Amino acid sequence: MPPVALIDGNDFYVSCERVFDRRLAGMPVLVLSNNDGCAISRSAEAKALGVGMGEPTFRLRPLVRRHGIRVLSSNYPLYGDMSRRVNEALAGFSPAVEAYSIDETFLDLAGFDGRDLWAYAQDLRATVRRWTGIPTCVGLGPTKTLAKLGNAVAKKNPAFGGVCDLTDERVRCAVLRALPVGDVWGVGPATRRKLEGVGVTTAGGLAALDPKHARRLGTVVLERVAAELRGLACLDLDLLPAARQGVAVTRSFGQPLHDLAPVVGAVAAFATKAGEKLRAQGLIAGQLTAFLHTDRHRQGPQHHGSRTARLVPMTADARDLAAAAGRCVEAAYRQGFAYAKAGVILDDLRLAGQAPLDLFARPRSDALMRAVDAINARYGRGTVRVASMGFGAAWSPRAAHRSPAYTTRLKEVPRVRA
DNA sequence: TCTGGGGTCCTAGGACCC
DNA sequence: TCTGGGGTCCTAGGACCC
Repeated sequence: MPPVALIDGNDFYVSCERVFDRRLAGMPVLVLSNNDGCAISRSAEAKALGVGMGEPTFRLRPLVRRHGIRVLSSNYPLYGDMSRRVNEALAGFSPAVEAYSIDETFLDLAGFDGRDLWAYAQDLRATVRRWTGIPTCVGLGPTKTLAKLGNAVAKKNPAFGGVCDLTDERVRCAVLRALPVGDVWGVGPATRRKLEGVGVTTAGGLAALDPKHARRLGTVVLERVAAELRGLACLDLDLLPAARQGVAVTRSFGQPLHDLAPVVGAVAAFATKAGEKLRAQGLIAGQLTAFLHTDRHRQGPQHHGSRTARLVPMTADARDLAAAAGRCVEAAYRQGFAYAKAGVILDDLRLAGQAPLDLFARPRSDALMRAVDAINARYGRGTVRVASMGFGAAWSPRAAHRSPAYTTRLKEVPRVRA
């Protein structure tokens, strides 16, 4: 099997922030989720203080105060742009690259078998660090699952020096024996419980499991995971990003909403945003789902409502999407609940030129939306908007600690004094 | 007495991922 | 006061067809 590498940015969001704010170096730092709800990226110093992944912000408050932890709202334009730069640096190391997530990239190292993989991986880490300022770890293995696992080991255990090579079978066996089965890529809490129920508690145990047994316990997915752990590649590198299947815009509200009107305003805004994503990729949608629900963490009556509508003809027009989302959410809404979150999901996507023809419906001209997108790109999102969005923002999320758009907005580019 | 069987398509829901 | 958001894949089961 030709080796595969997985490169992963350490504490990626925190590292992005540190590149542009030197005061964060060596400090405990947290990046919060949307709505400042919980911790989603933690520096090593913050982890050492006991900050858990996904821990709610309100519970962290005493710890933050006691230790002077720096807290930041998430800044996705910055992280997306840094991710692009990391992948630019990696492109020089292999012609076959899969950008798997915002902070992880797989590299195909076919034809590199004779080389010193460890030295190559260290060179790669140094280059990414020099070009972007982002620290990384590298996992190497004969399959994606093993590369992923090597990466996790390298990250958890500093003795590896940032690179863990599982192409060697003896090293692999030792590592798998020591690793809890729940740490394997593709084994979530539900599958972990099932595996533990039949006495499989380590990655090595899963690798040794009979394929039929694995399939019965999980699905074909678990069977593949077990095969990959044995070094048998079942997952190819996806060199071209797959066509998108759906677009979703969902948000928790900054405060609970009881009345219908602000909820309609919120989903109109979400539908508008979803339409922008669609148009940016030249797509149209054939189906829209809008949902709303109460806060499951709180006492009191709970309600989860959702409606789906066909979009005929298929569309990416903000007016059509906002109208359909409004109708769906009006039908799903019930009086007397404190709604905490809503969302709009678009499915059945096609390229705009490939819509099925409809004998009776005349598709909208897209000139208006092009003009709206151009105005909003120049003067800011929401300069031109669908009226049902309104101008209040009872639902707008919290983001109290947002850093500047250092790399994507001219006004916010950092200044360097000579 | 006995009441087919195989195939496709669609959807909802579960599980997992970052 | 206060617990994210955006995806993918798989399966079961129903509807429908001949």
